[in-house]
Amino acid sequence: MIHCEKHNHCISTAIKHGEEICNEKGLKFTAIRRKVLELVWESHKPAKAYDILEKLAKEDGAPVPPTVYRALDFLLQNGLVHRLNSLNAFVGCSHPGLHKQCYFLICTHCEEVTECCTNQLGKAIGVSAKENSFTTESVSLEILGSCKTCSA
Amino acid sequence: MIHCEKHNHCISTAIKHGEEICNEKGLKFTAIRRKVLELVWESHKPAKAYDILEKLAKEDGAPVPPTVYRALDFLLQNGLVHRLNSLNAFVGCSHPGLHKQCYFLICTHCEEVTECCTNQLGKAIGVSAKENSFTTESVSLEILGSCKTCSA
DNA sequence: TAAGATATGTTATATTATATCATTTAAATT
DNA sequence: AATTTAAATGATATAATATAACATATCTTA
Repeated sequence: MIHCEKHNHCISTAIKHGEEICNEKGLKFTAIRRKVLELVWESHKPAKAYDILEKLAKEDGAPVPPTVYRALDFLLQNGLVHRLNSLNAFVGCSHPGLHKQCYFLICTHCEEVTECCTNQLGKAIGVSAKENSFTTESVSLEILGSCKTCSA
Repeated sequence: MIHCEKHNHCISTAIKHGEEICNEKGLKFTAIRRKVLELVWESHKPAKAYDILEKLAKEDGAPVPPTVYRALDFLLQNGLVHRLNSLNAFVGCSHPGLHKQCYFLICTHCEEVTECCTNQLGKAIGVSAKENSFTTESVSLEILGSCKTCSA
C-alpha cells in the first residue's frame, strides 16, 4: 500500500500542481479539469474513465464520455496524470514536471500503483534503443506484481 | 523496416514453432489457431483483432469476435504472440520459448515492431523493483519512436 | 459406448473511446 | 463596451475493443 499519512494532502498537492502548471503555461484549469483530477486522485489505484464519469454524474448534471476524455487528455498532455496502457486506466502523476520518463509498479492484489523514475532504467532503455538504431519518442513501462504489503 | 529476405520464411517458421510448442505441451494446434497465427504473421506490423476477424471472414464462413479472441488468448498463453498494450494489437513472437522478458520497439512511422530481449534491461528492471520491495510477475515495456529506416 | 474435458458456435452485451457539429464562454482586439 | 476569435464544453451518435453465457460438437480415455 502506498504510504500516505493523510490522503487529503495528496489530493490538495495534486490540485496545487495543476494550478501551477496551468499558470505557467497560460492554460485554463477549468472546473471540469479540476474535478476530474480530484477524482483520479481519489486513491492511488488506477481510475477508469467510466468510473470517473459515474462519480462526476453524482455531482454535476449528466456528463457524457467526451467530457471526461477531454479532461483526461488535457491532464495527460500536461503531465498531470498518466495512462496505464495495460489497464486502460489513469493515475495521478506524483511529481509533475520533474521527470521525462517514469514507470509503474502495479500491484495486482491491492491495485495500488507506485510511480518510479530512475535514471538507470532510462539509460538502459536508451542504450538498448541505440543498439537498434531506434530513436525513442516515448516509453511505456508497466510492471505488474505484488507490492511490499501484499507479498509479505 | 524489418530485414527479412523472404517473409514466407517468417510465417512458416512461426507455424513450425506453433506445432512444436503444442506437441511439447500436448495442446491442440487447431485450424483456427493456426490460421490466426498466420494472419498475425502476415506482416511485422501489429495486427488488430478485428482486422484478423475480417481476413478470417474472407476464407471461413462468418467468424465472430470470440473466435478470434479465443485463438489469440491461446497463442498469448503459449508464448506464440505478444500483445502490445499501447496499441491494442498483437504481433507474432520472434523466438517463442526462448525468453522470459522481452520488449518492443514500435516505429510510429512504418508501424513495424521489433522484439528485443536484453538481460541488461531485465536486470535493471529487477533491481528497481527490488528497491521498492516489489515482486515482479510480468513486465510490459513498449518503446515508441522511429526505426532506423524511418529516422534516416 | 459413456463420461468428461476441451474446443467451437452463437447470441448478446459490456467496455473503452472518438467523430461531429452546435453552443457557450473567455480573451484579445478594436 | 462591442466585435472578433479562439478555446472549451454540450450533445448526439457511433466506432472500436472485448467478454459473458450457454449450446453444441469433437476429441480422450476409462
